[in-house]
Amino acid sequence: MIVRVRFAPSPTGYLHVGGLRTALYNYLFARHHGGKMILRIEDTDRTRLVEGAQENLIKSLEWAGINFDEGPHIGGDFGPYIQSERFDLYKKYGMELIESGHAYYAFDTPEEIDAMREKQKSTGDFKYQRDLMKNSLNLTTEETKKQIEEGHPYVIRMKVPHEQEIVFQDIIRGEVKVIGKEVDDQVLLKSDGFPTYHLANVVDDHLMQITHVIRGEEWLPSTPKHTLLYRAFGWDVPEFAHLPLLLNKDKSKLSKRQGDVAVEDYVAKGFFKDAFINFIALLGWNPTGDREIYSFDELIEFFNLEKVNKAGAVFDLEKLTWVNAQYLRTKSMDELADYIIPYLESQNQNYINRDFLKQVIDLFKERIENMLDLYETTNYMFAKPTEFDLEALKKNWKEETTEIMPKYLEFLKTQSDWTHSPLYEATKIFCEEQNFKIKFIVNPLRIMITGSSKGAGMFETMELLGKKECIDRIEYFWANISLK
RNA sequence: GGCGCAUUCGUCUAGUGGUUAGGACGCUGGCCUCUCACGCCGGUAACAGGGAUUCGAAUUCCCUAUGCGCUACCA
Repeated sequence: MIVRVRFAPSPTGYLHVGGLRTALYNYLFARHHGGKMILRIEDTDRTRLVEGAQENLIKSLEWAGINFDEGPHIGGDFGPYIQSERFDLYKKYGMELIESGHAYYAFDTPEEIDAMREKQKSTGDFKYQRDLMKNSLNLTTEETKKQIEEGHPYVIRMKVPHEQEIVFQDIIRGEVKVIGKEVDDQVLLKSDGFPTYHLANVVDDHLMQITHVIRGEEWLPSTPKHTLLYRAFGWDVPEFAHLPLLLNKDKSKLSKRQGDVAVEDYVAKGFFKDAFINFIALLGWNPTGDREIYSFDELIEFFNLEKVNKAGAVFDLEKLTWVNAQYLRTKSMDELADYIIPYLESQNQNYINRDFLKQVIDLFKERIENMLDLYETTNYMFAKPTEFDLEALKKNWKEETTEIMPKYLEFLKTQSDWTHSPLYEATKIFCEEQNFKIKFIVNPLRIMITGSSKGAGMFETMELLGKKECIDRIEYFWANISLK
């Protein structure tokens, strides 16, 4: 049997980080087993449609490298893959359930439902009271027929067997049991003719021959309903795997209030997709516990649902940042330049030219965690510094420095080889001759040239900047900046 | 309120009856060193609580607590 899994978002906006992980686990599972990955759009709630949401979703998924074998954007043998385009199907299956006695018509108005709930409040039981309401269970066949013919709005509800214990297996959680009377008579078909999630996902998962339903933990409580539905239709029940939730710092469900939740936000923040995927994959699952960095292929190779954790995982931005830094260090200068140049251009920032930028990146890739930080920490490579860290400078300013520094400047002017290694050697010799520690030359020099007390190797920096630029900067500093 | 699921360092996790409870992020001490980083070496810190089973429980069972989820003609 070929494994077929699906990612089934509703098009209400952007791709949520939690949604990405669900899609990822589905994808890893499918690829691991050589199965198929299907995208299905669940747009049965006509009141919550957002323009462009579907395109946005697909864009984010593609960015992440999650490719589909079937879906609305590429077709397939089990389409259509958008539920609103399968409209007629659901009604047919709803009717089938009525005929087999597993569902019934209900004619209650929203007000009547509210009133019923209000009355039930004291008992703590908010479920639909099938015996007290206006539905085809209580009405005669003629009355029911009349209601429909007269055009009264109605829904189709599932008739949950109260006495039955409903048991299903979850790959991650094991056996889950619920007693029938705890399960509500869920609406299956709404009065606008659209199905609810419960009917639609069961019908579609069956028709699309989905073998494993891998979805968020929030679906665990409604899985008994789905199990019942499969049985009512006489269909095989797929395997279930309910994934733990992604959490905020305070352990509540990951939400907008406490940070970014849209995948596109993290793209905009400069996180690499491979780093992001690596990080997300390890939130709730880990093949061994002694490694943090896995390539996409390795994730596929090692993935298994049995090792997925049961408890929710806090989304830790600091660790993501660290993972990103790990990836940054392994990427080539060309990759990094390709990544950052469009950004710099969009910001109208002068990076001199690609070659120069690449050399700057080479100098700084060990010093930054996110490429978007590059320009800020290296701006003195592209323009003369305007501010100087005088506090740091004073710390390394000896009495003799005032005398030695001009000598060193003259010495530098005589240097013909401006590559870093000879420059360094020459400086060492100069310092020996002056009987002066090299750090007391290099540190002040750094601040004069870059303005900052931090940075890459001084001589590498000088080489890149060029002799004239360095001399100019030192002279400018000497002439204009007062040490007090 | 009801039902369900969960609970190992602050965080991500390894662990499936016998371990000095391991790794990683963070924090931190040191080394390296022209600064800052990187890297390397070290430190910090956890089995929610209580019973039961067992010669022996982080690992099995029960209870409690806590957290989370669901409880819509949303998904």
